Amino acid sequence: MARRAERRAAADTLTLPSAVFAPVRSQTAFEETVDRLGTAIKLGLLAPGAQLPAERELCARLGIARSTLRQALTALSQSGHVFATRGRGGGTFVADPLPPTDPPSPQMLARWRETCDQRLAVELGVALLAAERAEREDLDALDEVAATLDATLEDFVAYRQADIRLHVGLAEATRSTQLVRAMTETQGAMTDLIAYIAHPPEVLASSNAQHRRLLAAVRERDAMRAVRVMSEHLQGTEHILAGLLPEG
Amino acid sequence: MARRAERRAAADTLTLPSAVFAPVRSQTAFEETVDRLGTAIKLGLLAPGAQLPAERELCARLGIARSTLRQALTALSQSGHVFATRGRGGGTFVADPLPPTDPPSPQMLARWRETCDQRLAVELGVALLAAERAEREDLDALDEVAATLDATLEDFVAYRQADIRLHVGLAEATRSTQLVRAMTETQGAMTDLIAYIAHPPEVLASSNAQHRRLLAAVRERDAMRAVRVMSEHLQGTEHILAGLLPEG
DNA sequence: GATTGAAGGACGGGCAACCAAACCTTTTCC
DNA sequence: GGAAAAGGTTTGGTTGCCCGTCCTTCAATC
Repeated sequence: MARRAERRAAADTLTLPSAVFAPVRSQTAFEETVDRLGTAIKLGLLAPGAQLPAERELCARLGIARSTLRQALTALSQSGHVFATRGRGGGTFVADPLPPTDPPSPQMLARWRETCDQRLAVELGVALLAAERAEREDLDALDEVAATLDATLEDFVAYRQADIRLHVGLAEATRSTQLVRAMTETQGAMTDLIAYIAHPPEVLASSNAQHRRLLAAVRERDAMRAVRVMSEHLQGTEHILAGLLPEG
Repeated sequence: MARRAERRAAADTLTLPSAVFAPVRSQTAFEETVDRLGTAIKLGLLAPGAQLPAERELCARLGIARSTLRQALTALSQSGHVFATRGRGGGTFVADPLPPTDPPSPQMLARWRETCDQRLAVELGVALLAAERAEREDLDALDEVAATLDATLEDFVAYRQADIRLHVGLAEATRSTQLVRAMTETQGAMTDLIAYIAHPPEVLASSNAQHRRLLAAVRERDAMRAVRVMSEHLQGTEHILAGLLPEG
């Protein structure tokens, strides 16, 4: 039939991005909860020893049933990230010390470049928007974090934790909850990647110098300079990874 | 007990991003499929009259059961976006003409700034990475799209469709499937926002001039210039929206 | 020292989403 | 006229998730 041929022809007028038919795999509420809480703990956003909200309150905030939340907490407790005490005045607490982080999985390593690309986008957007919207109080707090960073050049674990606070803090300064969430997500992924890489104090010092230049540019509301400094900052880590990891 | 007090104190050493305890709502596979296919159709990535892969193949590609896919196709068929013909040589086809797009929902309009922020991040990342990685063939194809744009200044619907092809095409040039997906997603959201806004030919002409400057910067591998041009390009639409929509 | 209240812990019923595997119907092509 | 290829239908089972209820523990309080 003629109409059939017409239709088939119309299909070929465009090249279709393969992403349209890519697998659709939705995480379960349980998985997402473990991921969110676990990442927050690993990133130090939930400090060791900190108390989580009560189960009955937390499940309401997360919008899930208590049994689902308990599944997640059980998983986190079995992996040693949290522990619970019963009775009045009890609760669920972040473990102290934290369990050793497990090495990055092969598929994580295989997709490291995608992770960096994702991070690049988030950080560039944050840099530009922070330059437009950050309040003075935000920046003052971030300056203090930068000072902390200079004081922890010898201790990579502590440095990395403050580093995360700085980047997440800058995202918060954009007043975009979506960007904050994206930032914590990518920082979690990045932490997995760089945990096992040596970072000599000199490298950390120059990295923090970039932080300071970044904050200065944001303070002066020079968006493009902030973006440029940020991109240089990220390329540092990316080059290190490119040298150590297989092509991805 | 003393240890209890210690623990509680430890909880307050950091300000916790509220995003950590934000609701976790996972879309169902059905919803996500409708969204993906529907967006691809609305954006013109699946051209009117185009044939979708056979159900048995498509559900395999999407990683879902056939019954779930059929739910989604039924929804899209009821909304008039696709239609199906039976028998050998039959199949599921994108409707032609497409049904009229429905006006943006109130909550969509309320979150327009978050949408723009998201888009900003994606587009800046794409601009920078495209400048690093785009091949000459990619750019030649995109130049042709820009020519199409110049030829459709009088017809906003056609212009917008080519506009999407340009932005998505640039994302494809980064070789990051994640960024392509993020780009189609945000373009879908943006389309809902700007569909009902008048775009005089002069505005479209200057917008496409920015496209050309962007492509030129990418071709010369001048990443920062590409980022700057892109940010100016986006601020154009953002200012228009800011003038027409309530504060968000 | 008894009481109480706030916390974690455990169980079962029920619903909705999803999957798997068939089988049916229509249409075209050989 | 039959084989093949497509959408359409049915059935049954599994899992994730929610909701409600009750139990257990134990610091705080009286």
